[in-house]
Amino acid sequence: MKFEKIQAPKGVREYLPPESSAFEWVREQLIAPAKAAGYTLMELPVFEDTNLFTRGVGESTDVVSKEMYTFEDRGGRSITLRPEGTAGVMRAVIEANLDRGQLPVKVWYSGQFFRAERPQAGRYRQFYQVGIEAIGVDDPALDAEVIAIADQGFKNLGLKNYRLDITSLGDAASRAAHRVDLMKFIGQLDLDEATKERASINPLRLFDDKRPQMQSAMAKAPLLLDYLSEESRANFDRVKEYLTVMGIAFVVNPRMVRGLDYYTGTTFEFVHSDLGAQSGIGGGGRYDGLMEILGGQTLSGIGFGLGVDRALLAAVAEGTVPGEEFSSDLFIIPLGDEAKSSALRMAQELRARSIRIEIAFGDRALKGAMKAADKSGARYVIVLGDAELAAGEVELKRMSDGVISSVKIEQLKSTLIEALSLTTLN
RNA sequence: GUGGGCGUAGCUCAGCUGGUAGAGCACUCGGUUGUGGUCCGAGAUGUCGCGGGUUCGAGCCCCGUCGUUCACCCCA
Repeated sequence: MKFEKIQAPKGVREYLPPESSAFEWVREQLIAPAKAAGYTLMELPVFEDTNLFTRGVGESTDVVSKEMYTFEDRGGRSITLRPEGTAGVMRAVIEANLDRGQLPVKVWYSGQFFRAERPQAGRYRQFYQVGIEAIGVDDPALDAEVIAIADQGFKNLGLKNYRLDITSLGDAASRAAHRVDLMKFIGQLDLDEATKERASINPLRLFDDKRPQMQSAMAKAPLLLDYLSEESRANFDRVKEYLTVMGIAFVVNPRMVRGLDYYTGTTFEFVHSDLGAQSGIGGGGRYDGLMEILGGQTLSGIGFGLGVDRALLAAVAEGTVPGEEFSSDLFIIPLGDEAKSSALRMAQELRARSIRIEIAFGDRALKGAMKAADKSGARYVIVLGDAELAAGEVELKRMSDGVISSVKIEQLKSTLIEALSLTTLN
């Protein structure tokens, strides 16, 4: 009887050994600056009420209109696998009344997100992001700090070939004024139906079209940045000033468009140059109306999401991923059942002292077991057989140079602790 | 959703104008009665993605299908 193999669903990216350690490293580096800045963990569900996204992210967005994994649960409720992180954070903050305390609420999150798109380099149906949100304070200094935290994450990875684009979407009045002129401009263009449709939903989207004819058509389009109210402009100037003070390089990109509807004011995006078509490694911005739309207070917020998968691709492209570091301190090769029992007991005792132990399993030939010990990168090896158990003494082999020394079993722990701390000091 | 490339051993791939499958690495065992890395020897492993067609004969050609990959739309 031969069963068919089952494959992973289309478009998922898995991280298996040895690459998984690099993934873990990237995720830790990306989020470390947020932890250092006082952000605390929020662990959220990966599925939510569908309305959270249609209302929060916006029905006009591609994400909501054609990329959501939506299904009905057994109680007939419409459920959606989260396509982004901010809406879920807002929902939880409102639900738990976290916004009634000290502001800003500062949280970070990490996990997988889902979009039903056609996969390609750097774009997967399940992808990983780390992100932060700072809710309840509208201050350009906070905007600058949030951007700085994201930037520091990429710097932690050793990345150099990336650029930070920033712009401001201004306040509602600024956007309204600009929209009138932009619509007028777009009305003069000769557009295909699909593009006209997109323009009517959100004219700003046309700035993001990669097709060359569209790029040149939009070259003379009125820019939102030129329509900012005095207050918005002053606010944006402060953000730029603070970034400069922090030594963070940025480019003002008035044509930058974000894909989600809730953004207002300061928005930003990190773009890496070695990744092919999907080059955005992170982005975010301020969202003034989101909390209210989701039934909460009228509070502003700002946050970002960083793509862990893409950041890893970038780190690999730039060659900054550190080598595998794990190696056990002691590798025990037991010969026979009685020896296995002793090996397990020794391992138990030594691990309690944070000594890293691996055991050779499976009754393989000694040569093979030694080979496995070598591959594992173990610093020391002992062979445990009847002779050793009878004598109460083992031969401790130092793998770096092959030197063997006799050690009484009862002294193994202290001997190892001493030997390991000495090598660490070297 | 649209378009192009690619599916051969665990991995990376080779396979001439069609003649019934190979390399390197990895793996196992041995050279060393119980001590790794180098070296030497031996060995195991494939429905050539799947289905159909053309042919005396298909890994190679044709059609379909699935998977994968890159790009478009869009995005992390």
